[in-house]
Amino acid sequence: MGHESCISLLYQCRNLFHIRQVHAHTVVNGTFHDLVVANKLLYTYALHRAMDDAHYLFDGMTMRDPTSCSIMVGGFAKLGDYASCYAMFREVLRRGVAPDNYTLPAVTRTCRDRKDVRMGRVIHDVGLKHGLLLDHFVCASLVDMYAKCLVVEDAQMLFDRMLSKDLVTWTVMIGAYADCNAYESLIFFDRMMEEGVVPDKIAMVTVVNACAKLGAMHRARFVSEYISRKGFSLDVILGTAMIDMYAKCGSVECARDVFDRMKEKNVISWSAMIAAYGYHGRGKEALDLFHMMLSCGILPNRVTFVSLLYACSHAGLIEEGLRFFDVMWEEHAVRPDVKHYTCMVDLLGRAGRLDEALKMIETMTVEKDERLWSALLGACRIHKDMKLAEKAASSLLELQPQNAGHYVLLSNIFAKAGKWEKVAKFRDMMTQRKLKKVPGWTWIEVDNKTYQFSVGDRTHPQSKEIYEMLMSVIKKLELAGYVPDTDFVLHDVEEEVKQQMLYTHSEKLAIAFGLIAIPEEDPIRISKNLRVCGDCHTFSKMVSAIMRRSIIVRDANRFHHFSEGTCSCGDYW
DNA sequence: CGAGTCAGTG
Repeated sequence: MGHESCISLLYQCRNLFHIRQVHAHTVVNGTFHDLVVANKLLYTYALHRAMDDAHYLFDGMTMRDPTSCSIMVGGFAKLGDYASCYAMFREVLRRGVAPDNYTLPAVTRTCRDRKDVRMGRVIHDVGLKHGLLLDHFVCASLVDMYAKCLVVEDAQMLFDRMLSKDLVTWTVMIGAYADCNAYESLIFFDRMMEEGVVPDKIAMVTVVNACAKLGAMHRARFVSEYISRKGFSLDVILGTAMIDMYAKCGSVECARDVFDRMKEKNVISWSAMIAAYGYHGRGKEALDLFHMMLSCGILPNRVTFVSLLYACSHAGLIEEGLRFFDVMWEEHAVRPDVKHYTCMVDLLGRAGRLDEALKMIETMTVEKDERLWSALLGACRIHKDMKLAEKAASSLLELQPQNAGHYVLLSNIFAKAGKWEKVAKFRDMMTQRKLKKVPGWTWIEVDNKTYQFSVGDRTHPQSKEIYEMLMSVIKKLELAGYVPDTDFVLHDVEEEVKQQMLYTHSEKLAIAFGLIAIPEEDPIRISKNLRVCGDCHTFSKMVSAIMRRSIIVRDANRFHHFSEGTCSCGDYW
């Protein structure tokens, strides 16, 4: 049996037993000492995830080349055996075997999976020393590693230096920006198209994801149009991504349309649609869909129940939520985790059943996180329970002392109750800990362009008209009884100045611009990076009534549909 | 003899 026949036998191996048989053969007839044969054996073991066998073989090999090492490193990486992967790589370096353009991507993969940017930089360095950074795959894998570790600047730097940028690497970059700056991500997509790189389905899924993150409806429509024009089939992954995109761009109807058109749906698709109904405040539809899902024989998982309980809580379906919480473990074998408890605290809290919410927190056995305490705090804010709020606050700040948003929320809550000494305390803590309020931004799309506003913004070319419109709207609102709620302004300034700042919150500016620039029959769609402030919420409700406009706001947590003076969130958010 | 990119929650 020569090399060729050994290798062709290895191609035909269907299970571990076969490989071991061929292995034994090669030992008997001596072809085992042929590096090509040995490597193919190694590779076949790795392919069948039999890294123990591979390791045994590797240890017994009299000769090894960089390929043998790459197969080992890559095999452990794919198996998720991080320690062995790193150990093997270190051994390669120690023995003086020069890593090649296949070894580095193999170990970089592990750095990516573990988000181990420190080791990633070591690999980067090794690549530099061995002159491997010019290799396309080495570079591409490092870009991917930096991207997944959220070190976008470094990913970008390497990407810029790549001689040829292929579709996969463009996709990695688009995906990286989707996670940290969705706006930039779509600009990347545009650049890719301009350079004549034709996207495939995976690239489109990534772009769809970026649209979802940005919440930009005109981009969503453009991207869907492109997808259907190019004839991409609506498979589970693309379809699910599109459900999410439309829902997060503010249209549950479009999301549902995609959902209905999908031939194959899995638990992720169903959960995405249930979640969509949830954050749009359409609890009943979420429940209906859940029951339809069960009758289709799809098994709900943890995420499904988070989405479902969240839907109940945002629609005020208290009893239904409590029942689902009970049956999720008893009937569906899904054990409640901290996210489910958070939904329940939110649900009970909304109903004013703060004692039960607290009891649930006290008796739960899973580890508590900051979101759980935030949910309790939110309930305290609505029902003005300052005693419980202090308890929630101390747990919250213990868990996340560096999160500026918590201090702002706490100051707002205590300001609302007139507890000024507490407000001062939280503000002092913020200053002491050198924490800065995250600046609030609001986006609005007009004529396929995105405009961004910050508080008191005057950078918009039509700034003058926007402020005139805002002032005239405020006058109308005041005649109808609108009183600005200055408790939401956390600044040490005179009442009049406070009011001025409140009047120019980014959200109000965006709405004013929407009133000027968006046709009356269309809704005004805006997105925010923070939660809606109480005064802007009141303002939006009144504008929807007095100006007879529908306003759809996506905030950091959920959607608010303002129409005829009411909001879909029922004033609880 | 071997390599990289995609979907749902809080």
